[in-house]
Amino acid sequence: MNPQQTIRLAVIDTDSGFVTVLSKRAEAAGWQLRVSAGAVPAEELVAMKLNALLVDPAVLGEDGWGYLERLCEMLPDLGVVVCTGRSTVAQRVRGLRLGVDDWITKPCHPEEAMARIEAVSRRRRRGSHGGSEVGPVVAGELEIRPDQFQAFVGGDSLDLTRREFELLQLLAGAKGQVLEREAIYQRVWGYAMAHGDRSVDVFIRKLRQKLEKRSPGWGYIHTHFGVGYRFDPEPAGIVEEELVAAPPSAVPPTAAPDPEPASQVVHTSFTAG
Amino acid sequence: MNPQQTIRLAVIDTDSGFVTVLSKRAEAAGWQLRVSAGAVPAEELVAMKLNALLVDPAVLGEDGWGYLERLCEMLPDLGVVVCTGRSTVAQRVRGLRLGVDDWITKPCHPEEAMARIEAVSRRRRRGSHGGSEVGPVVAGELEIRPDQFQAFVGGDSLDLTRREFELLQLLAGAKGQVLEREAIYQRVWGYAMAHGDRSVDVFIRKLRQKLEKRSPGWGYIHTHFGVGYRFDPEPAGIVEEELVAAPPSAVPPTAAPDPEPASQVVHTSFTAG
DNA sequence: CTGACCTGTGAAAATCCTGTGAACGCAGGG
DNA sequence: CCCTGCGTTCACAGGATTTTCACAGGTCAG
Repeated sequence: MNPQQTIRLAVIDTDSGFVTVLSKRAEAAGWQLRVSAGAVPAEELVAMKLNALLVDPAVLGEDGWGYLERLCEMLPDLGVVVCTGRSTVAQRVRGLRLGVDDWITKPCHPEEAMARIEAVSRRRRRGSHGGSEVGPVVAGELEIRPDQFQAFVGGDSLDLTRREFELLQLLAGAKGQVLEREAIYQRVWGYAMAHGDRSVDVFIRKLRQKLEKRSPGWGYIHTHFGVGYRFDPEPAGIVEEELVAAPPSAVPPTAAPDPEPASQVVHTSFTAG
Repeated sequence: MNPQQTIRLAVIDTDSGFVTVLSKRAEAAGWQLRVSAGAVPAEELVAMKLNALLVDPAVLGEDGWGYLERLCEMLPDLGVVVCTGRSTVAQRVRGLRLGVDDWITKPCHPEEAMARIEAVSRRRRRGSHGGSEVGPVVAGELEIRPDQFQAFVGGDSLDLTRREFELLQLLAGAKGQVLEREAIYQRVWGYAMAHGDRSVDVFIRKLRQKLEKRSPGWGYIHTHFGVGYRFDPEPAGIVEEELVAAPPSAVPPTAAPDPEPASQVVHTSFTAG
């Protein structure tokens, strides 16, 4: 039932025989891949928007461990599979604890390598941005159109830039939930937020400005001090009565994701497990 | 501040030697685990709220594949690791494509098995973005919502700050248990408490104030002189029965951390122990 | 009953966090 | 090559939150 979304894989290895065979199969399977013979700067990998990385640490040189560690920390959503020759239990354990997701030993059947890469990539597409069949979402006076990468109020565009739109979409898709900055950054920018980065705040401000401009009298984005932000459209005027009384539906067990009437957010279910 | 959430693992295997060694190490690492010698009904696994499952398909009998497939489909958030004797590439590929996350071959070093289990659990957590799948917790009149970083009483927010919320969450999560200051500080602040630090006391006071304000007539946080604090919702009215009868016994026994799963108010009987 | 310890309080002092305005660097278009 | 739009980084100001203190009131062992 999972139409196995196309996988974007990077391979860092010099074993031409293995790489050739694997490439052939991967391409036949519709994967997009890029092969490199040596360590690739993390930023470059970020830009590639990969699902997975297959790497032989033997070609990483001296600071292979450090490289892997930085990579895993920076791209928590990247599936990392190590595929190398002989290795000790200690090395494998170290790698796995560093953040590597799977460790296979050569020689290995390319089909198995692919299956393992699929396995580590599979995880990621459960809860998050399936991109998927999102129809227009309405929130307050706002209409978010994923197909146009734009939001409107009464037909007027907010003139959001790409990042602004992605941020808004993310927030709106989690309506009512408080999202932490790190989580927001991770999902919108695609990699881990550096300590002290204020980008999220700045974009929130831009969003608020544009929202206020087209839809004055409404509050959309709420700040949760020390935590992050929450999207919840509220017509202004309310003094401070039940500001926080509405969002939480009093339903105890399985929180109803949509207390709001006119909303058909298609957000994936994140109800209690 | 997510160092390493404790892992809840189920093992389905009959290889007593392997299981024994693994159990010992896992317990030493603070994992919670349950061992079974045969297939366990999926519903039961669901109820265990596992992070991961280690299984040898050899003990599953005829419909092993079907069992695994149903399991993976039913619990997409569960990390599944197969650990078995000889296997063909085709079998491994089939398993991995079915939904298994990792496949190791016996004999294997228990440390590596653990590292791989950690790896799949880690990925698991990431996949369900933001984690916090934890449903709201109810205690007394109180409703604690991890997804909002906030607690409510009848829909009204307590306006807890982040620290206050974390403290409350910790206490409520250990309902009935007396927690020492050092332990509380360590877990909420993330590092060791300096000698003479009164922060915990101060935050307990703030919590009590906010709790009293929204839920008067209830006692939630109890002081244990010379020890620490204990969370236990109690409707007022009780005079002074056995309020402080527990101190000597309550600390060490970790016997039944959660006697009541979905209980609301359970006029506790903590002294019995 | 008394002294040594603990815990509850209130408030000041120290920190941390977020909102903002503006400068910078980059890349694409004219 | 210059201009313009966009994303990133800084520094600062105003608040909110945490820590720290000094005291008062309670508790426990002798």
